[in-house]
Amino acid sequence: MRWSQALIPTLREDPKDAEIPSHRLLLRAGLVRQLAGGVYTFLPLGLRVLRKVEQIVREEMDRAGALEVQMPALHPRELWEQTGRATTLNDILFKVKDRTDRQWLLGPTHEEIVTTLAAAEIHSYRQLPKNIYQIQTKFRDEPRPRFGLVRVKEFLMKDAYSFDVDEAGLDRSYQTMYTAYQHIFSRCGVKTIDVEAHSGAMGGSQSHEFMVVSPAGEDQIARCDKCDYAANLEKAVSRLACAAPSAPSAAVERFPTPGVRTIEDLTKPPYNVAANRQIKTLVYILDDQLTLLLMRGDHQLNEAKLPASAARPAHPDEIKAALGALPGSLGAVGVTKLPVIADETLRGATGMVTGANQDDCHAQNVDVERDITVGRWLDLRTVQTGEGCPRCTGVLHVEAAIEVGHVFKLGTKYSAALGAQYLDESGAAKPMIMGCYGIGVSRTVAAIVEQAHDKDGICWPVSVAPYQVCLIPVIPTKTRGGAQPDCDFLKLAEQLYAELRDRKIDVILDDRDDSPGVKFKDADLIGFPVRVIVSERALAKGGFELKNRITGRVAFVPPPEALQAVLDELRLAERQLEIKPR
RNA sequence: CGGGACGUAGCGCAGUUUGGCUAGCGCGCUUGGUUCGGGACCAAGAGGUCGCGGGUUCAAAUCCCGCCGUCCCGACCA
Repeated sequence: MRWSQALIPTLREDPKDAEIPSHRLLLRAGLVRQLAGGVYTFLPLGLRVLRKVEQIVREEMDRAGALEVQMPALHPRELWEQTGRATTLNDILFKVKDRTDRQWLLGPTHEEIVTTLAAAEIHSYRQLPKNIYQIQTKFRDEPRPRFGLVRVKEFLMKDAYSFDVDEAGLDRSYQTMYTAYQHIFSRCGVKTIDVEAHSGAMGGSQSHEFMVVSPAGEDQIARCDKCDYAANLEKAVSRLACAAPSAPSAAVERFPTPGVRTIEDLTKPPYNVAANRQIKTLVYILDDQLTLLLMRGDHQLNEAKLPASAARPAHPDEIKAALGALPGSLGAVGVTKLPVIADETLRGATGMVTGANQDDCHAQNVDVERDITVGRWLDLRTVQTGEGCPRCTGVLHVEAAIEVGHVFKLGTKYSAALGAQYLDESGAAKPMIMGCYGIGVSRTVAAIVEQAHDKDGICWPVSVAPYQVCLIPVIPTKTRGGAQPDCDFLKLAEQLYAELRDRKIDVILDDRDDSPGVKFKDADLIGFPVRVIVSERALAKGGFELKNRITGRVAFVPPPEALQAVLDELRLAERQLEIKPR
């Protein structure tokens, strides 16, 4: 490509509305433009990156034996009613009507469609297993699109669905996808962490997410600094010592605490009760049942761990009616009519302080097992940085991350609802066992930039760079203004350009009539992995100037060796970013 | 959906508090000339329903009311 013929609208200044690096740089480097909140155009450069990621995904899916199809983006609403998701996903569904007022949806995901396909086309165990995938635009009416390409209303996604005869088959399909995902992200030059993920309200059996650590992430993950334990914070558990056994306290005793409403208040004089000596009493409605939840004062509840399909905090009036006090003075001592669930770390705790169910009053000398009727002991905590790894002696760290991939064991939820059955060897009809596997292709592009940039711009991995090589001739005065470039080194630049193209290297020749500074800045901003400067000055120093965008390494090579040197540099750049799958 | 900020030329901004504007500045763009290794310089020029609608006023970018859009925090996130 000749730059003068391209459409690469780089911006000199940071766009006002872009805060995170990927958003800012994708706009500035001229890869994308925003049309509306959460809706973007991919310009030629951005589309090249998107297509490269897409192609890597396609190759690895094909290699894993998955079969590519293209399903419609327009879905009949009735299909979604059959699985109940027209209601449960109502808020994110884009609804459209045709001329006869028939209702359609723009697909946010394709379980309903692919299962309908399987139900119609797969009838025998002999046809299984099958894995069907597509790379397609998804539509979700996100309540709050944000962070550039990270959370949008319309995005490119690879979604695959496996169909197996039994759980063992599902395990194999799941593992195959897991491995394929590691290859995909490795080839994209992006470092991902695979974490255990929350299975969700539908109770799927197993789920992993592929995460890119980034401050711009919307998820939080906990990671061990010693072993490979890593989990989404929704799912993460930690090893925390329970209270050391100690002698029983004296009898429970009330004491006045006027104005005290928080754990923090009680830690201050005159009370001086450390947060980990306090019991935090939360009141939740779990599946319509008012329930007390007990946590240590220095711990946070993780709602995803609650043993209920529907959970919400109780309203103050509900609490007052049940316990006779308002939040700030609640406790479970003597409560027997309501279910009490306590976090594991409270087991055996003695000499604790908690609310007395009387405003402005607390109770001390509370021995949890002696004084509180605990119905269930569960892990309810949100893991915090510094807590122990559940698997080894390491320490957990909590970090923000972007979810770029998700593998999920579905089971028979959709196959049962939509009649996707097969006949087994004995002629019995059974629902197919399904798994689903998603990769946010456009989100991956953003995640790569989040991970690969510096103060000057993007540092694309070779495998997904819009162009791998940027060739910059520094044009001497006498040839500017339309005159034919006829000096020797410009012919050499043209020759290298042709040779690289012959080798199928993606190369862009910056033939713009601009000053060198402009070209250098743009090349750094866009982040081509290898830059080659052809100029009189470089030739005087020994040849063409090769510069590696990531390492900054510069070399001067004689023109006859330039082609090989560029190829070597690319290979080197590729190896630097290579991430070996575990 | 709650809270906050913003909306003025293609981009980034000033002007709004205290109404007087025939709306400025930088970058970019056009033309001519000079320049050429890290976003050059000089000169001339084009480009704006001041987000939209209504109101107050002799007079509104500026004050008032309503709406829309965008971003940030939160809620939400198969």
